[in-house]
Order: sequence, then structure tokens, then C-alpha cells
Amino acid sequence: MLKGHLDNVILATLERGPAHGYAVIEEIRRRSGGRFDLPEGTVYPALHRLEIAGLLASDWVTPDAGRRKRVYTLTPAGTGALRERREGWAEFSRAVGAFLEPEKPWPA
Amino acid sequence: MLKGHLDNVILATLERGPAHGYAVIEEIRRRSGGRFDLPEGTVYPALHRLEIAGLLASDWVTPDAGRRKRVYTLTPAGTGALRERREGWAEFSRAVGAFLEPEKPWPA
DNA sequence: TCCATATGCCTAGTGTCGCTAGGGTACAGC
DNA sequence: GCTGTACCCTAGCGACACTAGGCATATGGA
Repeated sequence: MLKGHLDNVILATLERGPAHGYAVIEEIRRRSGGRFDLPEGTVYPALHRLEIAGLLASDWVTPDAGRRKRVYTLTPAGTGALRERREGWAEFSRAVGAFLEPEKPWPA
Repeated sequence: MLKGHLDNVILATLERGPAHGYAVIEEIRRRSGGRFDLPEGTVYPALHRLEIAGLLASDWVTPDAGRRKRVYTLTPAGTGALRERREGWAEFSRAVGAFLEPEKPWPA
């Protein structure tokens, strides 16, 4: 469970270039060292949400070999949102860390 | 919003000693530098959940001056759970950081 | 040829979680 | 007396991600 940070992780994954849903799932699993093995029922609705929110755009691609794929690309709004969410994550993790990492108290 | 880490923060707060619900709220606000200003409707049900789960124990205290307070104490099970949750948080924040903090990739 | 597996997309329903919005009591200061 | 603060509680709601399904195409082995 990504506890509210699923969208951030998806946006960060697509920052490296467009990808279709299934590839996003594999990339997240790979890049997290297997920690985040997300079911499709989690990722596909999230991609739809992000597209409706204007942070992603999608195109259907029909390759010569293989199945049709829906390829998602980060929009400019998505890039901006990702930047803000990075800052949000930094602040959040620092604040929670102040409780769970006693050697790292909240900076005065 | 604490995104699934509310229980961890409460347990960590009570690690420093018993406290009643209202004091827990204030301590969390103080210790987070105002970042986590939790409504009572969030904290009280969480304390009840944690008590039912056996991680906290509570006693009603009637001081000479002032109102009755329900004071919560970490149980041994709660102390053990907090230790595990610390490790869980470390792993989680490292994994999310691998996406949102590009300078800190997932350790190989 | 047939079947299993992998690829690839999708949705309805559900449980958990934390918040909103309310309710109530007791004490202190104006 | 009235307001503000301390202190406790609950019902209901919305967001989120997961379960559990469905469906279609490509591929490789038996």
C-alpha cells in the first residue's frame, strides 16, 4: 500500500518518458526493489484519475507486433504537479521521521 | 493527513510517557512544528482502535483540580509494534524516496 | 492443434482511514 | 452570565487502494 503517494510514484515513473499502464506497473516494481507490487486494479484507475485531472495525456498505439497499448505521457501540468509533490513528500517524510526516527528531530 | 501513519505517530508520542487524548493532540502538533494539527475526531477513534488492538491501555484519572482525563499508556505489545513500525516506516520512506528523491536511488 | 502463460486493458464492489460536523461536561476569566 | 478553553465522544462521509472478477491477443510448448 502506497498510502496516498501512489499518484506521486506514478508521476515520477512517467517523468523518465512515456509508458503504457502495464509497463508502469513493472517499472514501479523494478524501481522499488519489489517493495511495490501493485495490482492492475490499483494502477489503471489511478492513471485514469490523473488523466482526468490533466496531469497525464494518453494515446492508443498499435504496434506491428503485439497488442494495442495505451501510452501515457506527462503533461506540463503533470510536471509542475510532480515538482510540488516532491516538496510535499520531503516535508511529510521529515515530519513523520521526527516521530519515528528519534535521531532526526524536527529542525528548529 | 497522515496517510496511514497516524497510528505510528500516536504510538511514538506515547513512547515518551503516558498522556491523555487532548495532550496527545497538542504534543503531535508541537513536535511536528504545526504540520500535523489533528482534529479530535481523528485522534480519539484512533486511540480506541489502538486500545482494542491491545497496543494501548487506558485509565480514567480524576485530578484534584480540573476534569476527568483518560490517560493512555503504551503496553508491551504496543512497544513491540512501535519497533516494527519504525522499521516499516524506514523501508517505506526509502522506497518512496527512490522515486521522489532522485539523488537517493534504491540501494542495490 | 490445443492449452497455458504472459501481455494488456478495464470496472464494480468493498474495507480502511481520517475528516467533518455535530454533541456533551467542567472550569476560568471578564 | 457568557465566552473561551480543556476534555471526551460518535455517526456519517469521501477518498483511496485493493479484491475479484471480465475480456482479448500473442507466444511457446506439448
